[in-house]
Amino acid sequence: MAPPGANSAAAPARRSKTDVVDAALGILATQGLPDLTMRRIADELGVRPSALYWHFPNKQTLLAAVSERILALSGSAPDPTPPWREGATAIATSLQRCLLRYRDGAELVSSSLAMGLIQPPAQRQLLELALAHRMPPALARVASSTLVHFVLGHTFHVQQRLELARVAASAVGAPVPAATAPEDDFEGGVALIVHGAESLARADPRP
Amino acid sequence: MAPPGANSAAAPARRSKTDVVDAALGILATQGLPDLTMRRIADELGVRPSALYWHFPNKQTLLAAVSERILALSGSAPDPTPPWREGATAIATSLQRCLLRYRDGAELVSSSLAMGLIQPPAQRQLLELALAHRMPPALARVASSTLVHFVLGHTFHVQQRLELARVAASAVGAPVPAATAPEDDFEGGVALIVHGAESLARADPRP
DNA sequence: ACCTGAACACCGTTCAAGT
DNA sequence: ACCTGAACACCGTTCAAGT
Repeated sequence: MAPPGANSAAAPARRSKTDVVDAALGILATQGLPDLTMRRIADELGVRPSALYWHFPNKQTLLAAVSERILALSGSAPDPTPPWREGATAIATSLQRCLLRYRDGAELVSSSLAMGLIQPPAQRQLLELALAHRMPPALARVASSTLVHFVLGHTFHVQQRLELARVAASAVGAPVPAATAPEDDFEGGVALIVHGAESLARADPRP
Repeated sequence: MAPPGANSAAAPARRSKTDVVDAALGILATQGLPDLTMRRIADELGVRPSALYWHFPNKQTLLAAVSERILALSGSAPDPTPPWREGATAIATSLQRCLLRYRDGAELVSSSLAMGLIQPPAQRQLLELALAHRMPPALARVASSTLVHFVLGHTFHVQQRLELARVAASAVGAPVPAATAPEDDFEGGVALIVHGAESLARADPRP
């Protein structure tokens, strides 16, 4: 009766990798990274923890899949090629927005990246942009990776303060600060790195 | 008979906070951060895990004490005030050397820092150096924190690759790569940030 | 193909009680 | 002041077995 892919009432529901990642993202958004355990993901899916190991070999690769979904909306460089300064800033900002969309997003992505389970986000776009502006390749590489690490590190820091504020607020019974204030030195740090690369490139132009 | 502070043969040995941190550093150096558990530290000291909670309220503060010891040798700015470029580079390099002295040093320090349990290392020295060179305060702040985060992030990355190489090597039975190669873009990244700050300061000099 | 059931080998932490 | 003993409430992971 039921067409393939639809669940009849009799057959038990079956989960796909996508469903598992969805459940994990839901827990991440509402509970945060410390509560993102295999057992809670299983609960959310109405399944036993061991079932998850049919979909993923271990927790690390599951979290890497979650990281990739968080980064999926990271904007690519627009066409036609924008100026270095504007383009690099836009890429950095877009990356930060992705990370801020989920609680502890930067920490999660950083650790997946550190374990070599995902590619450095936005780095390819930055590299291409830099090379399009005839930046020396070695400098382009350094500038891209420095910028990406700055965004990750800074956003991690911002989100960690947000978590601390959260526990402090909940201890007093106060409402949690919902939105992330633009805060502070994000723009300054990005500008520093972008400008530094530009200036060094001028001092040592490509033949 | 025994003078105060010495252990007679009859009285059981007693541990100080310092002893606990020493034991933790030993485990960190030989086993790495994932094996730095309360139970293993207790074993190392010949004590039950619960005993550690007399010295420290929880694991996080114990690890923060370990972080502070790792950073204790971080060099301060020499006298007389060196040029910005050389001074900032020296501070960054000295910080990196401290972090590299213990396995997973950068990760440990980063997480203590993220939880707000230690002060950002080397930041005060960098700030003072920048201000001594009449850099605008806002720029000096951004430059200092960007540089510190770069060193932490980069060293974290280097050490993580070292750990991955370690497991790969031990899986094959090969000897582990003992020393850390200077590797790669550390100098480049530091130069980029230091130069960027210098260049921006020239463009917007302090009155 | 997808999941259960049951177990294994761990964690951090608390707390009354000992000396 | 410093530590033991025993417990509590968790973890990630494995693996035979079910459907």
